[in-house]
Amino acid sequence: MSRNKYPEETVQKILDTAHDLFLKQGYEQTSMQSIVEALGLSKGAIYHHFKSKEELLIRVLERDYEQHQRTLEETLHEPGLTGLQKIRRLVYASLTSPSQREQVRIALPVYQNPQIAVREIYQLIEYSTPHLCRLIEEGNADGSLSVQYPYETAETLQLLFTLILHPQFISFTRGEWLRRVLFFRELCAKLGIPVIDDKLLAVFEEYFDAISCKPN
Amino acid sequence: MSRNKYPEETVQKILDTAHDLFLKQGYEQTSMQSIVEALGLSKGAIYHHFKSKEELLIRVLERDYEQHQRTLEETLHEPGLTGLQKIRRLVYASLTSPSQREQVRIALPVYQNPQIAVREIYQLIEYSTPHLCRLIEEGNADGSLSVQYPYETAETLQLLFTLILHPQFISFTRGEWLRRVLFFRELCAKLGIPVIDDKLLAVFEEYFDAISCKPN
DNA sequence: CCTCCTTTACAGACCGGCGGTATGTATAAA
DNA sequence: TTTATACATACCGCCGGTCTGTAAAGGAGG
Repeated sequence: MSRNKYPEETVQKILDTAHDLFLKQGYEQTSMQSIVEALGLSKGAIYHHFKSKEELLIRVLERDYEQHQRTLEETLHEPGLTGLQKIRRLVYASLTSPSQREQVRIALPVYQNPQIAVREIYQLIEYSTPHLCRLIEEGNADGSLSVQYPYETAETLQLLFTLILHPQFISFTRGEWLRRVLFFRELCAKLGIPVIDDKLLAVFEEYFDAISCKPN
Repeated sequence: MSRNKYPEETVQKILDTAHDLFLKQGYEQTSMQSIVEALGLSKGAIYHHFKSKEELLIRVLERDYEQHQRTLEETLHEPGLTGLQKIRRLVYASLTSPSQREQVRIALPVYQNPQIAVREIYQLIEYSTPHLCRLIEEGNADGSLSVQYPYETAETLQLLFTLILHPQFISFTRGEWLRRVLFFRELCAKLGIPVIDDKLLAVFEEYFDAISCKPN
């Protein structure tokens, strides 16, 4: 078979398959050959659309990120919210997003897939942190917040939040995780951003159970 | 040549060479063959002492860590210090250790060497955090500190401190870095551990200049 | 509508280099 | 003299990536 009329579908199929295998087996442990076989296509097909394995990884993560970003921005397009309220919505959306949950569930522990973990953290710092920073500044402007170092605060919270969001990174038991969430709540409050109210706290609990019910 | 009388020296030479190349070129980008050539020995020599490339990496990092740990513990074996004073000494020792500085200077940016970065973070959490946690509890006991979540606080500070210590990770300019240090100081204070006094702040500044004077 | 030609979307053989192994050998120790 | 150790070296399968081949899609001209 040759000369598909809709090559974009092929590209998406390649991205789907690669995404799946990268998260399940790890980036390094997934050979291009194995992607080809799971895909039912040939090596030439992939290398026609992607110039290297690394570009394939980057595109996979980019697509993920864009999707995630889109859902987050949707939750903010409601006028009349204060900066703090918007940040709360952001956290809530991150915790309840099904695709986010799915991804955390199937992803390998970080130390088994360092390439992907590090790239995700960089994407976080590069794209999400400025976004959160802007919300903090909004909050400072509308009076709902009073934060002295908006950017640095945003960066720190993003980082810690990401680590907490992924129980496979540092801790495993429910108790340890809850302690971390409580600590994180206090930390946020001390930094002048009391994001985690009681309602969000309940969502955190529910999140952990949803994530860890089907360990792989 | 065969049957060296002092094989331990060979092991150390292998570790030295691997350490050097891993940091300079990255783990993945360093082939066993290139280590062999830089070493002046043969592939058989390495695989006689190390069962895989990954074990070689682990041993390299372990040796680093043990050395680092030894120098840190030396600085604490002076009786009559409060918990807070011990923590200050720890930070000071980390900042002024020549081997630490050397390592940060020659190391590749994290995103170019994710395997090593992730393993270092894990070692941090596994070994250093409990250590710092104990010091915080000491401080709680002797009255120099009052921290509600000692372990989680230790973990957070370790993580942020490590990121700040490595300017190649997130920021580059001196100004950005100093802002982060100031923010970190406030964060520590708000968490109940005012580690960074004016003297330490000066050491931080000096550290940055020492690190970035010879970029590679 | 048919033909011709270019371009695109793959297929599949092939390549150098990688991590790792198997086997050989010289020497120190017993 | 024997055995165990500390290497050297030839070799292997697989990996990421390239090259070349090929068949179909799409446009241009009649």
